[in-house]
Amino acid sequence: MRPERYNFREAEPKWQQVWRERDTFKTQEADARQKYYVLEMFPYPSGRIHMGHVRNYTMGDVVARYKRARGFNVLHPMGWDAFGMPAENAAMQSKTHPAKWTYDNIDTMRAQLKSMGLSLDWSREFATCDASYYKHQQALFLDFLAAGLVARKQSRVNWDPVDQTVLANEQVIDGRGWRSGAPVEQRELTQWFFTITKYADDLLAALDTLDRWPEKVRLMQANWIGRSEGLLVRFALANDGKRTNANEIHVYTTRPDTLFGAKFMAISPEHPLARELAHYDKGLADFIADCERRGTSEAAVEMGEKRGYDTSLRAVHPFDSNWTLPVYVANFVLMEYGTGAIFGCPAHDQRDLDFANKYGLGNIPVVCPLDVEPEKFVITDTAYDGPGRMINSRFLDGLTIEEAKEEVARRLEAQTLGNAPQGERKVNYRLRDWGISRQRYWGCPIPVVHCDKCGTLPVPKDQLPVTLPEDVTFDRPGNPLDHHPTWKLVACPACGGPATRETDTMDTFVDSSWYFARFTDPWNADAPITPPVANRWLPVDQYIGGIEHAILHLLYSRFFTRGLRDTGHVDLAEPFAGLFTQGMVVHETYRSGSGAWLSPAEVDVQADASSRRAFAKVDGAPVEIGAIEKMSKSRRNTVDPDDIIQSFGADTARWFMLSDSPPERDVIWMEEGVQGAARLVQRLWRVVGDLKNAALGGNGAAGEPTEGARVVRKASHSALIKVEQDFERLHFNLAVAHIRELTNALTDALDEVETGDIAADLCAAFREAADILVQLFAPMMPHLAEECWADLGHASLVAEAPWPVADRTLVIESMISLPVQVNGRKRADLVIERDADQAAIEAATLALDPVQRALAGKAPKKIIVVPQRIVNVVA
RNA sequence: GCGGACGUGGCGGAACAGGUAGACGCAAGGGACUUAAAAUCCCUCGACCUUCAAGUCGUGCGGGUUCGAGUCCCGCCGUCCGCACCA
Repeated sequence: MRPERYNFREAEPKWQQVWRERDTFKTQEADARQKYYVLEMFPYPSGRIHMGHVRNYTMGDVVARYKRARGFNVLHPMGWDAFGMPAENAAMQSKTHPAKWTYDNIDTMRAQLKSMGLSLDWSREFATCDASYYKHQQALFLDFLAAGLVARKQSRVNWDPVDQTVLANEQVIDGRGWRSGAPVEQRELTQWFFTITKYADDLLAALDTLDRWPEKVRLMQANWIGRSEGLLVRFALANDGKRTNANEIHVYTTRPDTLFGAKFMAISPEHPLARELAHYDKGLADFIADCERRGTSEAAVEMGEKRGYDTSLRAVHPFDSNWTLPVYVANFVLMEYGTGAIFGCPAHDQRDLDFANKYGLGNIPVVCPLDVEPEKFVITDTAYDGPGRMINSRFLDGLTIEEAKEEVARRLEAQTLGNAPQGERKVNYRLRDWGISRQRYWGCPIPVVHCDKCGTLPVPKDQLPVTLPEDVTFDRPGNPLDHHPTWKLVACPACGGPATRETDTMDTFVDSSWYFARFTDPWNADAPITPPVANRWLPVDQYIGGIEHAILHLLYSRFFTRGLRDTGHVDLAEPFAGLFTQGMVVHETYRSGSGAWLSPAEVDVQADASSRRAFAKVDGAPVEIGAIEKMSKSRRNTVDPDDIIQSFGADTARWFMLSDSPPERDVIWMEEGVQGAARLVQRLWRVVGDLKNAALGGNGAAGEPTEGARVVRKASHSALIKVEQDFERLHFNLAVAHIRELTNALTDALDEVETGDIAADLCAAFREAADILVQLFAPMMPHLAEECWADLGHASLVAEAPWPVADRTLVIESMISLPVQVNGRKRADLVIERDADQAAIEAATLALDPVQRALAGKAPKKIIVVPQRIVNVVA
């Protein structure tokens, strides 16, 4: 007996169990069908899943289920990005061991994900904190080390004072740690780096091949890599060498054309020459100290005033030995970029102009706009950086900027200073090497040993994994591995003498830089990756995750995959062929009269024709409705996925997640919207039942084809065509709309018939429509779909059913309706034979009343007929 | 400052490649069924004018191209995002 209402509380666990028992989503290696690898960015096990996870994994699941139906051998795995600071914070606060905290969270979140009915192959699950995972990561590190992709070097690094660890440049957002939010300090430390800069050019160039990535992400990566072409110029110092051993300053410039506009030289306060001079010059030492005190982050934020200190050194102009330039130490010159030294051309660089004006250095315009007379071209407060012709530049005069750049490069390459060319063309990058050392416990230990005699040595592979000690304490700041009494004491692998382990652990972004490859064969105990298997599955065909990883994780993974290729683990460079970045889940915020944030569960919202008001559930007091913001604990505008699934079911939650906004944009979570989705679940259940009954209620006589059957079949198949296209393009919101359109059309068709007296072909059309409808929504609402599918009498699962084949001939009408415009304004619809010729269409158009009215007796000048589209009468 | 995206009803959003603007939904208003509620169903829903029929205006603003512009071009305004003293 078919119940009137669909009971998700019974159906959802039931079908989840059926899928599990039948291993429906377990990927078989021995499967000749074309592969399709769909992956969502795996979660950090923070405690409970949030709505962002629901959105992310629902999208991936729709793709996985759709592709499975389309006949692909789909790989859709799940795991845990399980190392990281929060576990240590929890350990410090609640005396729980990070491992226990993490694995408990994983258990909770796994159960939550399972309640969503995701079509995942759980047999491949792993956590990056499993020794069986990080063991292989250590092996990869050693391979990278051997291949020259790892460097240990001293440098200025970003130090997060809250998390007590170093951060990579990519992990500093607006001068603050990406996780702690604390202002980052600079420290000089010896650290491990992946030499990502070795691939800078390739990482940039290959962005062009990623045609299934969002343009925005490719652009962000290109900007981050920051390639520029310029000239390295060596300036001789004119001094007698009394105060310094240096006799040259090296400058990187992208504007060698402006060399005759030079008015000064400036070096960074961190420049070795500045440091050296400071030994003899108290004023300079104070100046440098002052620059340091103000710090990079503060300076970056307030765009501080440009300040300099005249060293009284002079640098010789490369094209005129009698022309010398003052050498300043200036706070706006960055040691990290280029050579840490510049020549200042005030006329054509705003920063240089500000500086020159402040210190009275003057300026020489050397590029004159084409519409200005050179004699009248004067620069005062605004530098000119547009196009023009060279002036005041001796042999460059009259040339374009590009010609002048080339001429200067050519001459300086030919000219020598000392024994070497004075100029050298150079490509420069903004990208810097990826610092992976973290002074934390809960991460993958870096498998090296420091020996006083033998230096820094890799741990032999047969001694892997270097496991984390379990008996650690978190009672004081700093790295618990450092504090451990015995863990770091080890025999040197070379001489056998006393040595110490490296106590830094790897950045957790290393863990997530190859997990997608491990998923292809997570059972291999001997090697991180099984090349033939990985090469068969990779690249990931569709990767889905948040835009916040546009640079971080996605750039690191692209680098790491190149490293894997160059160390023989895989055959490809680009791990993700298709990338989709989904928007956030946002929600209204609510504040009580006292200014306290209220959660959506504590508020009643009422609306009438003109306004929307909220009241506190507890006392009915009015509540202010605030801005719509990203769900966050601090604003209390979160909704718990468990509650939603409990109250409405997983299918409803999944459907609403996909229905309201385009997937790349933020979606506003609204109680009313969820109700609407829940209503649809019941409506679909009813409609499928009605279609089934109507199909059984025929009058039995096979006769002439009926118009009703034609209409129903057309609706089903055109919906099928549209939804197919929507899924292919990940336009889930449109798929939702098109499924609802079909539902409306089928409801209308059912309203027009009397059960028991339905033509045989219409019965068949209803029966077919029921199957198609269920299959269309199955990827989004899989439990309801299975329930309907079984109710329709199928013995198999809809999750295993092949996608229906659309009959495109059904969509073509013999009569079509053309919109008719007069002077571009729509006046009428013309219903005419599909293949009517121009003359027939023109005649029929002019015969229409609204057209006659609009023409008001005038003769039309021209009639434009766009076949199958539109008619426009020009009066 | 540089780079990019976007701007459509009360709201979220449709409109493939210049061709019927507002699909689909949410909210709202009116009605049916019911003792009542829930559930369900029907009608209205860009603005103006209007009994109807019809008409006028309308995709941030101002121009332009075109038979025809939400879509293309030029110039503004606004919002959001990324980078930010990058030589």
